[in-house]
Amino acid sequence: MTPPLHLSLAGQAVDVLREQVLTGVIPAGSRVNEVEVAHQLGISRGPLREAIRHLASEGLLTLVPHRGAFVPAADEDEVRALFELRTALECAAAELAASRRTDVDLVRLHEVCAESRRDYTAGQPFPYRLDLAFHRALLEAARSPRIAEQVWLVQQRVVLLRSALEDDPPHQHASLDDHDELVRAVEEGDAARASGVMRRHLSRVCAQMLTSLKA
Amino acid sequence: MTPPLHLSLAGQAVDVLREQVLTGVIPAGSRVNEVEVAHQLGISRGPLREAIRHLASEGLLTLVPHRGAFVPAADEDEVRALFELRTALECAAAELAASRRTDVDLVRLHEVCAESRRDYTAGQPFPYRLDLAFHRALLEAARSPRIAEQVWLVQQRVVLLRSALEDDPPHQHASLDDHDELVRAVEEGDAARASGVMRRHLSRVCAQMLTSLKA
DNA sequence: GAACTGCCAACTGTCGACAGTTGACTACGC
DNA sequence: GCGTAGTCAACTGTCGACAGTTGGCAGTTC
Repeated sequence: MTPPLHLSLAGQAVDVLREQVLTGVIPAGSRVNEVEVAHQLGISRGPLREAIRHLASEGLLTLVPHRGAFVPAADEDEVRALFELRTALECAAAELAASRRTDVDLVRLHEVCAESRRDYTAGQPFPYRLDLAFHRALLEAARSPRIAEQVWLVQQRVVLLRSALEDDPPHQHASLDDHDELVRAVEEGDAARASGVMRRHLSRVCAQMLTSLKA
Repeated sequence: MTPPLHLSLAGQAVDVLREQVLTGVIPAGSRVNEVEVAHQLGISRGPLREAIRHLASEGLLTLVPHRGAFVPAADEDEVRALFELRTALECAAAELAASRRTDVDLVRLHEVCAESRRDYTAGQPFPYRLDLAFHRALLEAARSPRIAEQVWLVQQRVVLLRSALEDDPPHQHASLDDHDELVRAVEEGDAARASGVMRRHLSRVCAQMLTSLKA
């Protein structure tokens, strides 16, 4: 659609900054100095400002007038509010997926589940990458571009919050089971059950993040 | 919270441009010329560009590299996708409102419903303003800031699409009934019914917009 | 007459510099 | 010693100008 969006300096700056924010290179709570970062990226303040505003609109930065852009710190209420939004979106996506999924979608979903379980039984730590891939595959099956867009933004914010946490993976087994059950519900076209499982799944993940947050 | 956000030229430009886009002063499909509009607002291109990018992030403008910003035209698929998102968000809000509403919220909801019905029975055309006020009051009762944020953005986009349509108000009676029933469900704390009524309500509004679109 | 090529004007993308504001540091008064 | 007013450096907000790209127009060729 818009293939060469990365040609503009602002677009490149968005990518670099997003990566730095999400991976914690720019730690939570710290400020983004325009002149410093601009010089560091070898660009002017103009494109950098655009990039900063763009990331702010995605919720990855918070703007304070005359003070600059900050990486939002993880906050208990924020986690709860964010997961309420995520639940609303992904439950709807699960319902839609149950009624719209094609055979290709099912193959993809089974693949991701199998790969996750393979890694898990092999003792590997069920990379977060595969969890994202699963939710992405489900979104694809839902075929609702606007919902997908928003889910992607919310997931990014969750990644940001998660980056501030030391990742403890005790709930991985339960998540794998949730994913499997979700795929079954979608396969059978049971929208209500798909939504219910998703809600339970996200509720568990949210609770786990909240306990991690307190530590 | 952030009272003097209107002091920055970019912030002012956002307000003015938003108004012009939503009211159709800048018609759908037309382009926004940076130098022209900047001169027209008496500001430089810098703040105006920020304003344009901001509105684009809200979905009120679409950016095309090296071509500029355009007011998105109403499209059938877009309406459907947007209402899928809106349904997901507002059904969740209705559920939350049913379990979190306070007496003050109920008073406010009843007020808005009464005012709407008063205007309607008086032969007045049930201003869109009151419809927005109702959905806003419901959102307030839901107490989920992130969901409220997104609903507000989606409603804005709906207003934009609606501005391109000649407003035919044949579904107003049904909408009033929907609102009343929604308030009853919220009052009784019946989350499932609140969600169901909201879904039916939005489905009807969406269908009405689609038929208006074809004309 | 149609298609192709080269040129041109208009506009967006980018840059460096100036002005206004913020928060902190210092010095003074009590 | 503590609170307060004044000062200052750093940073954001804003501006005008330059460079690169796009789409259209005129001229040319077949």
